Amino acid sequence: MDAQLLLIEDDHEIAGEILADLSGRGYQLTHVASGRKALGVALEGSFDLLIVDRKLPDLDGLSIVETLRAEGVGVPVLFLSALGAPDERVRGLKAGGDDYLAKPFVFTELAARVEALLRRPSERRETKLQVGPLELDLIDRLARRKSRDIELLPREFKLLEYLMRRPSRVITREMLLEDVWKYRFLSHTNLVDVHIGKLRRKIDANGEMPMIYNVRGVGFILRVPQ
Amino acid sequence: MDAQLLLIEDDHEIAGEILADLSGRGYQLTHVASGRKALGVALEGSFDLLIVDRKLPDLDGLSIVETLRAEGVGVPVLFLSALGAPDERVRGLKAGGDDYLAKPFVFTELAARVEALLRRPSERRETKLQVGPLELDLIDRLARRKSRDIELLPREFKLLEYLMRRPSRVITREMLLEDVWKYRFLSHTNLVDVHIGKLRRKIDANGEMPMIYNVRGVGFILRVPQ
DNA sequence: GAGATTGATGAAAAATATTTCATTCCTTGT
DNA sequence: ACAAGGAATGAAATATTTTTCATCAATCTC
Repeated sequence: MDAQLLLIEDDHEIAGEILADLSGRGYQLTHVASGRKALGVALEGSFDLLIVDRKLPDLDGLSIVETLRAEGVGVPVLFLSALGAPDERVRGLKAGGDDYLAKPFVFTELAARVEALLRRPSERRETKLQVGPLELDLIDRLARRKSRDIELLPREFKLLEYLMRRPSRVITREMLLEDVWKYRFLSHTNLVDVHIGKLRRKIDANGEMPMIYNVRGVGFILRVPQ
Repeated sequence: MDAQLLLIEDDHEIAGEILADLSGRGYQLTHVASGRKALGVALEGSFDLLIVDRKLPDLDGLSIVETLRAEGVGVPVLFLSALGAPDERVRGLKAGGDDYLAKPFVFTELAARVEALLRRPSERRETKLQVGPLELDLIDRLARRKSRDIELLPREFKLLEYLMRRPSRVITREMLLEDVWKYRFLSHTNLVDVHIGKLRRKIDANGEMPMIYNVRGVGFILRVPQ
């Protein structure tokens, strides 16, 4: 099993109980109590499921998930909330949540929900990546920007996939050569630059905002324009 | 939109309300009041979502879904129930349900759940094809026969995908040239034969049973060996 | 069973895709 | 403003994939 869960919950008593119960069931838990910190942790690490309290002292749980979704993070989210009103649930689902559990709850129910949400990704593997206006269709093997289809050569596709799985992060040429090209010994080459150039010409048509930025002396970064 | 929903609910008053509300939101509804009948209808038709009452006069909602799942029917299921106890929800999810809504509920919540569940299938597009011992991983772009990974060139991949989507059916060279190669005018060529040959050498290793058969004068057929 | 037709296959030719290289264009620091 | 180093790019060289072609093997017809 050993799935990675991120618990975002400010109430330390409840957090402690959840941690104890789910750890006991074999999950790897990380706990963050502040909304802002959570966003960073969620963007950095690679979690299989987020358990998010709706009400947090600084950044609201809803906003966290909306932000993550906008960044292209598709990890399943289970909201926890003392607000049990139907309308609240609807808001949670609309914000990009996958499930909603009202407090108080019994642990068997939490565990069942967690199990159900974790089961999904393997059944329903992601077939699409999204970063802002840019989509990558993993099955049709093409990119799409605002309904404009973009055909990619194999290497361009792999390169873009790599970048889109790590949006808003600086990616060095070395990382790309090792991971996309599988080069074990890094020779002096501008392979990456050439392909980044080709990609740019394809994904930023005519007057569109560029999405791949250079970080001088370091590498490249794929971000939503602005 | 025009998604096909099957409502399995014995209480005609509630059923009428749901029918009215969801039809108004643009869904195509079919309603069945008996559990046994529901099973038949669900197995026959092709629905995008089942809304199932937990408590039915004859066959229980839980049993219906368990039976469907056992039959390999993977359609999303939303349980409705007057039984709101957490433990009941857990039972519903364990039986293969995807969501659980306690009665009474407001229609906006029902609609949001329906929308969320319907959104999934498009996200969860099929990522794997299988014909007997042969698997085609649409995302990793490789075939697998009994855990042996088989790398395919782009054209080979498209050709095998086409065949695997039409197993046990005779496929003519003309169909392949038109659909896989997108040739509008069919010239005299043995392109198909060459690529069938390459595929065969890859998918039938050493002593394995061949899976691609020639139908003299007609074309080819992909079948499970024996 | 001989001749004709259809299918299989190795290797050459053609088309595509990837990589290298030389040059030009920017950015940054002095 | 200038020099130096990093980044972008067009075009040539290389490698890979696809297609064609020639030949051989298998199957069917009479």
